[in-house]
Amino acid sequence: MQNLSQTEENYLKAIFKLSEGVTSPASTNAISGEMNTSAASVTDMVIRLSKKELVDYKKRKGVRLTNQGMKIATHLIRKHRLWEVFLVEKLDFSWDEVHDIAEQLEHIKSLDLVERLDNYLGNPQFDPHGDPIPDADGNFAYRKQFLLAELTPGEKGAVVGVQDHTTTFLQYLDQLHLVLGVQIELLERFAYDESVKILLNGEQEMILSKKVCQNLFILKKPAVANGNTGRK
Amino acid sequence: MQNLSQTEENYLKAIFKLSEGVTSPASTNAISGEMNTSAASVTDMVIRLSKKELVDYKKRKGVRLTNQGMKIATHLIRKHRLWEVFLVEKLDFSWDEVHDIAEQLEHIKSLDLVERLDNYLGNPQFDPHGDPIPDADGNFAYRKQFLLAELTPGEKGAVVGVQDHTTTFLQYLDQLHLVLGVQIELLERFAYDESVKILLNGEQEMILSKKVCQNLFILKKPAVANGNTGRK
DNA sequence: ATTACTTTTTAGATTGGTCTAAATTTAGTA
DNA sequence: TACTAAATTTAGACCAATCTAAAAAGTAAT
Repeated sequence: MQNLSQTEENYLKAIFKLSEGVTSPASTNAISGEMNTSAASVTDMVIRLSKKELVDYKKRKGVRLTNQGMKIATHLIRKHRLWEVFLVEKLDFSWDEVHDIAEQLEHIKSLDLVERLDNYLGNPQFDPHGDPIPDADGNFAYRKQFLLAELTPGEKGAVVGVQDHTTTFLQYLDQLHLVLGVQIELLERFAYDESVKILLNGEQEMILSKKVCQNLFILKKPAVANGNTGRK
Repeated sequence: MQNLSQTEENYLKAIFKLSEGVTSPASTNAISGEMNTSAASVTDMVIRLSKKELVDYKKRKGVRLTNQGMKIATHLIRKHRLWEVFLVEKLDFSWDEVHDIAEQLEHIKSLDLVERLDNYLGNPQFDPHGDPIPDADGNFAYRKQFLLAELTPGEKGAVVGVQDHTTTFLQYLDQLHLVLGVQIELLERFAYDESVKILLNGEQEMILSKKVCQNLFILKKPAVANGNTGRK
């Protein structure tokens, strides 16, 4: 791994983010949006990164991370998410406060530090927002999760993550006691505004807006057939 | 506190270090030595810092930190030493490995983080090398400590710090099992080369060179008079 | 296929942090 | 005191990262 500036690292992260799930290369404009810089600055930087063989770039054709660039971006995400776990688990920050600090901590350079931190935290697979933490080889844990908006009435599951990471959303969830791990049963969906009624932890009924449903990840609990409780 | 670059912060730290214990201002040359930069760069930077009112500077008269500059430098040292405690106590780094990582961590900007970290670590007063950690108001704990070279035969005490922070010295001390906290009694000083014979933890005799004696800090245990063990 | 709009790149400038080489000031000593 | 050596500052240049404004290329639609 080369010695990159924080700026270079941030560009790699931005390109990674823009490439997630899509097959097309990241456009100059998209990157400039992600980085809050001008398109001209992006062109400059992208040329520099391609000289270092961290991205593939052809004029006016957009950018793709090379394997090496991918590796660095993934490692940054690993560090970011591990530090977030540290901040929440050990220093009692709430999940809406940790992003900016982790954004700084992810640039600390020491492989040894990352591995020790990982170990100290018990090798967590997911961060405080439910995002997967890549392991030292860059592999992300996978689980089949659904948006609450995708569940049908009667289905149950646990809140395991959020799509929207904004402070306002996270603080709102806190107020509703919708934290990671709570059990949810979808009771009813109202056609009028696509809001839902849910049962929280088997106790409390609650109405949630369409918008909330589109930003909450649920891990489904399989429906229990003929009285089988799942115990041996 | 203004938003300073890491470089600016490092200059403030260097000036602080050069000002410790002396009343004269820090010279351009001394700073360039401390920072591994040219004297010309120092002149540049010092002018910039004085525009920000972090140092007092008059051409060719050297530099002094202002109160504000002092406050920032002290806070950096607080962060550096707290992170060192974290690395040693929580992540099991050894005392010779933590300096470079703490050098990076000290630039993380979040007052909240520092106070939470301090708390999490149990508000330590000294770092893994025995250096005092300033509190949130910038006050350093003080203790009357002596170099092993200053003790006279018969005196006892505990190893509480080092003067020399180099990796080689710290690793050498580890090999000798001379870690912080061990009890030492000075048995004899040899005039020939100013080496000494000590008793380590009341068990093991050992010869230490003059150089080691000049770099080990000891907190004296008061001589016990007429059988008083110090218990109530 | 020509026009109009959007995206991207180029050109040229700026700021922070650095350098070397030359000029200047201060300090020490014959 | 005047000369020499050391310390410091100035001048001029460079690189990384950024900007704005203008030019060029690509895309869409009539």
